[in-house]
Amino acid sequence: MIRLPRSFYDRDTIMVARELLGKTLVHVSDGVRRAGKIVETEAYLGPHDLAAHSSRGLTPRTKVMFGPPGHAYVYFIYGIYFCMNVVTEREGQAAAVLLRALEPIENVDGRTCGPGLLCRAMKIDRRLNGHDLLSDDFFITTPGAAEPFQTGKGPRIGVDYAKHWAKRHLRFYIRGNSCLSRRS
DNA sequence: TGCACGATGAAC
DNA sequence: TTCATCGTGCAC
Repeated sequence: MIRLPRSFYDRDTIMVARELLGKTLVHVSDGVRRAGKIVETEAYLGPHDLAAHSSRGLTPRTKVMFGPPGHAYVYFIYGIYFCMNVVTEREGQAAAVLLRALEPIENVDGRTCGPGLLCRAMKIDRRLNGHDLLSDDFFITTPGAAEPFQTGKGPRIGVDYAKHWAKRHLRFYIRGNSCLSRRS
């Protein structure tokens, strides 16, 4: 199975967010291989993007976002959930793509619609923060037989505090997919 | 050292 | 609309 190369992530974040749609996220843990099709993403463009965690600057929490592309930025939110991002662009550019929803493919138990549920079902937690996505146990790949689809876009979810950045269409999804966020 | 709140999800 | 639940970041 061919993993996406580093160069895929080392590009414009919006482009990466759009092209991650339809790709397959794979995580192997405890000898179990889990996989899901990415159907919804959000782009967080960097420190100037007021909705991005990196807009607070380089902190212990956001360190991974400032690092090299192709790594996972996993953070804990609301005392309950984890959310997973893919770090994009060259080192020093603190940008990332949030994975918001998957479609189950293999060994996924529980729902995968929403960033918190997605991580729970894929067994993704803080141990995977900073993990290289070109490793053997955690990576993204292009499916063999990909069905064609149309993409849609809209404002990001839950970032109303980000002033004009909240209005920008930086959320992308596979149009018509049953697994999309309620709010909008 | 303390405290307000969040890139959520589920219940009411 | 409210609440669970706790780490993070910033005020003091």
